[in-house]
Amino acid sequence: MDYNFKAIEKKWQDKWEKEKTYHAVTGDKKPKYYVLVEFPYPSGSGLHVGHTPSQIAMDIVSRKKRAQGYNVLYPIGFDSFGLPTEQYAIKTGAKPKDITEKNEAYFKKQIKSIGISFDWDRCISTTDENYYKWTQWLFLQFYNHGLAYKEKANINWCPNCKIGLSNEESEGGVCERCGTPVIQKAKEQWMLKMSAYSEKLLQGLDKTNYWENIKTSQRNWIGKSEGTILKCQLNTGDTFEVFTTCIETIMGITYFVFAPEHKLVQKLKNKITNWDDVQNYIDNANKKTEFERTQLVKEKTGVQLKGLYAIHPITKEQVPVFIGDYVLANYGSGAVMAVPTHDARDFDFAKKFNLPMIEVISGGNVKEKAFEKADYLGHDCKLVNSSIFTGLTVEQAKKKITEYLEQNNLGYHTTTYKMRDWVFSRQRYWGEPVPMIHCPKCGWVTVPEKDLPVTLPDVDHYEPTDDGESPLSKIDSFVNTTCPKCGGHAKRETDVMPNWAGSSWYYLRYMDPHNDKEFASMDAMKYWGMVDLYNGGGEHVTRHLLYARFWHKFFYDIGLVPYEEPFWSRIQQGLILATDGSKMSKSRGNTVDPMKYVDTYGADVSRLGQMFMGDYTSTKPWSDDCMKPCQKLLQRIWNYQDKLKVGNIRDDVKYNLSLCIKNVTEDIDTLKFNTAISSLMILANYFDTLEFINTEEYKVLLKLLCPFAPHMSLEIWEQQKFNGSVEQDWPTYNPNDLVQSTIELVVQVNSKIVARHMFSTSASEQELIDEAKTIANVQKALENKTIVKTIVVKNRLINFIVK
RNA sequence: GCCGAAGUGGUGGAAUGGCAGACGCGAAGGACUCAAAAUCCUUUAUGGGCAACCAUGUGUGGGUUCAAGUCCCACCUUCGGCACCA
Repeated sequence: MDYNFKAIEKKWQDKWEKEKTYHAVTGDKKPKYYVLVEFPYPSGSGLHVGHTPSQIAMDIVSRKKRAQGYNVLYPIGFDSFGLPTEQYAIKTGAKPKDITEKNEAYFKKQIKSIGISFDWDRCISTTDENYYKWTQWLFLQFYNHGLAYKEKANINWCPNCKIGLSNEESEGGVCERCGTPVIQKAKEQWMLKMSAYSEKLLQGLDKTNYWENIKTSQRNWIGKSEGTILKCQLNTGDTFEVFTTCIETIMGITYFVFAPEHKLVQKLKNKITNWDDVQNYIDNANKKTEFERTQLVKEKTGVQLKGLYAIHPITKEQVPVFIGDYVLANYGSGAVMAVPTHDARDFDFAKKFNLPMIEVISGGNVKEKAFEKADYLGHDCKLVNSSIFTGLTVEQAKKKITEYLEQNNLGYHTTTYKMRDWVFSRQRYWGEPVPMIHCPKCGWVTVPEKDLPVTLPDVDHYEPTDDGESPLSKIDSFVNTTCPKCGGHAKRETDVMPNWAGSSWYYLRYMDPHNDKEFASMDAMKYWGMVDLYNGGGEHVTRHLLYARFWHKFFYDIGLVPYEEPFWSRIQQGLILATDGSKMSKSRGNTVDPMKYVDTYGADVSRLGQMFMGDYTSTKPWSDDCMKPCQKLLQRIWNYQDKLKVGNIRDDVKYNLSLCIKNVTEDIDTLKFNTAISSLMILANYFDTLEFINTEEYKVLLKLLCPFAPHMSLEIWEQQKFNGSVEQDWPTYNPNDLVQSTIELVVQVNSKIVARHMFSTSASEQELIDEAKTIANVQKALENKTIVKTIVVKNRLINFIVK
């Protein structure tokens, strides 16, 4: 009888929905396990290959953990605010809210048709007023603790989307969403003071179990560096600071370079004799994006600030000062000391402007190229031409010079971080309104808690305005309000929050999704604790992960959450490529719709097929060829019903069965779903050789199969009227059953295989050696030779080294 | 340029330093069939040989080791990430 997946899968899915089979009860006595998969953005085109493999993989983990007796929380929701919906709304005239509802319903239907065991009772949506009420409330906590502030900043501006972008969103100098080159624009923005958490975000990584490469990417983004602040003076008496990680090169300074935006440049306008040239250079630099300034322009540019010179802090000599756009205003102090002999960028600049060079660290050929810290650190290089510091090693000099500077109040040791504050404003419609009111008398006032949420007004037009203000700014009924403090006339903030806001705390809401008093109760958070397993895409490894950790750490500091880090482990699914191995994209027309396979083969086959394509965590091409063999496997397992006999596990079946239990259990734990399926195939191949299968043997196979193909496993279990549940009591094995009495070992002479032979597994090393020497081929190879060494590797080989 | 990951048959991919290619796909041959599909059986890394067998083989070149796909060094290629970070 063929397996009718259409009817059977529907039957079980309906049952799960009606009975809330996979609802996780908070407070249950069983040990908890929290599996989190990144919630999708509900686009109009439905689930894609970026969603389904991870949901299936984590479903397998969840189902297995439940069978092992855990109280598993495996929730899903929707990260629904976002530009595509808004743009679709503008194009079609439909309301973003309606579009979102429709898309979410479509996603839910698709996810349910794959048989993912989500707890649908906990389904959330970031656009739900009951959700973003708390997103807004959490923002107010940042504000109340001085971590949200408004500042006029040169922000990345997309002239097409008419939206400010965070540094992270304008990767490569183009708008992440539309690809338009990003320009600079000054704008008042809400900022979150993420830089205040640099060190905590760095330290906290030690309290997690993330993959090491994920930790590395977090560390790189935070970008801690130890160095020295050097206090310097200009001939005008003005002081400035520079940051350096190479204070040992201080005696090699031949000029200083300021960022074009450096405050002193404007302040000393009147003292600069070539101001026209300088102004011209600044204007050009402002036109360039950070991208162009820092990468496209390989050749160094700059202008000397004539009329100004700096005084070397130690030698007190006069040193020229430049502005150059290779110096960034927002890193370090916006000015650098230039040592052309020991920094490649300074070297290029000095060559171009014909500036002097002083070698201060020996060992390189500084006439040809800069001898940089990567070249000299750790090589015991000594200082030269460095006055009282000459002769010290670099390591000694770092210490001595810093001490000297500190004693003479010329500088101090410090730590800087690359990570900047987070631009938290967007001038759009489809986002959480920032819950702030500006009163002419009281200044910025928070919206009182009782008035939350500040809801988005129901309007007909969402177009961004040409002046860069939010669309909300044109809606008078939204803007005009009264000041909560003085009752006078006031105006609402019209910026909305970035897409990242809702996703920065959603894992907390899952723990207590219907709470209307708090964002989540302390009891629920204490019960569920850290997310045990967090699966997501590689593209979110730095940004989203840092944002969520930042929020969480702040919440911990103000006593809102009971533990320091949100996620215990973070794993990453491999990128799915098109069938030809190229990148999948709509523009190339090579996308694959995973739902097509659910229709053709059913959920169970499609689940197996997607997991069988290759290593879960590696990048790999989509392969249609994986569906057929998985369909075959299920059909075979289904057909075993025709050769069942009531009976226990036979002794001679135990080995193969135990091996499969071991492999499948371990492979699910280590995310090796492809080899877990191989193991099931191997067991099926073995079952094919048996004349009949005992019911207890079959039940083990069904239990192992169940996380991968739940519908069919449940159906067979029910049809056969087996006792208990296929979803409980995960099979275990006795390690003794994996020990065989004999095993084939390889016998080598000088590491070349000369024989394969069955040996007793209980034999001692000497017995193995003695027996090996009796084998004809071995004797032949040993003839007239002297054995100098014998290597025995348990259960593997015997190797005779001869002369 | 820097950082990270990877490179294995015709193909997707397996291999705690210990028999390279598990499990599949594809292909070839066979069984069943009037025929086909489905299913089942056999073969399938490459070169040589009728064969037993021999030689070669995990991107390239070195090295460590009794033994290297795996460890070390250098390089090449591909894919990700970062962007003059002082």
